[in-house]
Amino acid sequence: MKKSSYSFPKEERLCLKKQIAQLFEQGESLMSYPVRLKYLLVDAPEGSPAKCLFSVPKKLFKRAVKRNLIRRRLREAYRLHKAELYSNIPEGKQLLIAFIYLDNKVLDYTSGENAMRKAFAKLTPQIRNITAK
RNA sequence: UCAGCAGGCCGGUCUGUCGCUUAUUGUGAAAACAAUAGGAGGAAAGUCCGGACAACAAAGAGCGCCACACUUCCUAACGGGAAGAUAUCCGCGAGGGUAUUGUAGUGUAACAGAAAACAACCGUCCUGCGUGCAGGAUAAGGGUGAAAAGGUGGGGUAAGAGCCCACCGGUGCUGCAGGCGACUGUGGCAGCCGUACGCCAUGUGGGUUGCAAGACCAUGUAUAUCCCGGUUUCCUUAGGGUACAGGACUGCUCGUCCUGAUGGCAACAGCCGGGAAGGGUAGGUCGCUAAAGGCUUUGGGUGACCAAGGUCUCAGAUAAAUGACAGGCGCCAAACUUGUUUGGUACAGAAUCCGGCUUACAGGCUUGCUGCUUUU
RNA sequence: GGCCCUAUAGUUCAAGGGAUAGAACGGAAGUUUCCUAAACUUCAGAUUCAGGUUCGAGUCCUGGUGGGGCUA
Repeated sequence: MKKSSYSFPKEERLCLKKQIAQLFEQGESLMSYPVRLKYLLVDAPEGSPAKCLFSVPKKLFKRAVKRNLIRRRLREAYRLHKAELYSNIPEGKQLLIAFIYLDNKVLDYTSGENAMRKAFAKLTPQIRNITAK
């Protein structure tokens, strides 16, 4: 890593419309309360090991302030803990992840952090399975 | 002091760690890295009005549709704002809400009630006789209703009535005074006068769509569809007028223009050019933020606002940054140990940009004014 | 982001500003039957919310809330 492992530049974010459509059509799901994950492993010789996006449905929170707050907290939790995920992703592959918030209450940072740890713990064996095939 | 009315303003702050984004500078071939500076609001919201800007459309006339409607002013513009006018309702009051074009025409007013506007059910009075009915006169009195035919007093009459008179209220015309004006005050004349809501009429304004507008670059499939023109082959008289249909202006009508088929009549294939429709792409750059800009001083105006001078540059993201965590301070509430603990700290997040309106909002500051009751 | 539409019983729809907001299906109770179905009788159940206009709003006007659509 050229930069500090806690940075979160644009190339680690999922922002191409094509890739998002691919992720939601072909990706697999995983629950880790209060978020739901959607993930897909694709071939990518260059670039960052993972790309992710965070989503809070408008149906749960009508006000944009609350949606922004949750999305920012989730992003911080991902940014500070992504190193433990990156070590498990093999060379030449790229992981696309979408985090979708499910609760209808605004939860604090620590519960988001716990959810993130739990999600990574669940995700690593799944990645091994896929790569083994 | 307390309660209240009208207006204006603010709406947390500091430190540390790790991040995001824009600009500039430096290093570097580039990717990138480093430093410095900036990085949500009074409503950024609802998308309700008005503009700027952009694309498309546009010979014109009439009608329709939508919005607005007292006066003077402000403004780029407005359905917004300021200062007023009149009427009415609420409040003790400071004040607040609503309405306002119309001497034309026309409609409706459930139930109840005699009657909802060319009004006789009861009543009152007159006449007739068969003495309780018929014919008339009459809006003074009467239960109903949201609303009942100007009000009070006098004259008058068979009984009554703007039938007549005086005063008052209102309407129309008009003289004088004040005001830029709506209008106000006051005098004269006239006709004697209901209320509410519509339709309708009059005047003014409105082309449509919206930055996902639009411009450029990149990526990229197929000439498989349709039309027109030219040319080659084959077939075939050619050109014009009239009516019909469709389309555009346009929501409708007229009108204008264009096209089509019919008017005796076309067909097939290849190539070239143009157009339509369809398919594909979903990346980037511009638009994009220096503006009807902010702050401030002076002057003008009752005010909205305007003029002149000075000074400043103040978000530009694009699956979308402006943050997360920890601690301190401030503010509010409760508890008691009276200076500690515990809890809370609003509404809410730019998406092309401005001017308004509306709605949400913990708490606080400030200017002017009011007070029936209450305290000093 | 921009531009629009809409809201009536549990569901699908009605209702010229004027009695208690109507109909169908569904629900509940009863009659009939040995029991069920069918049939018949009865009942319950609604104008998205807050203001305003009006004597009187489901309807007219204003604002909020919810639901839905279109747009490269």
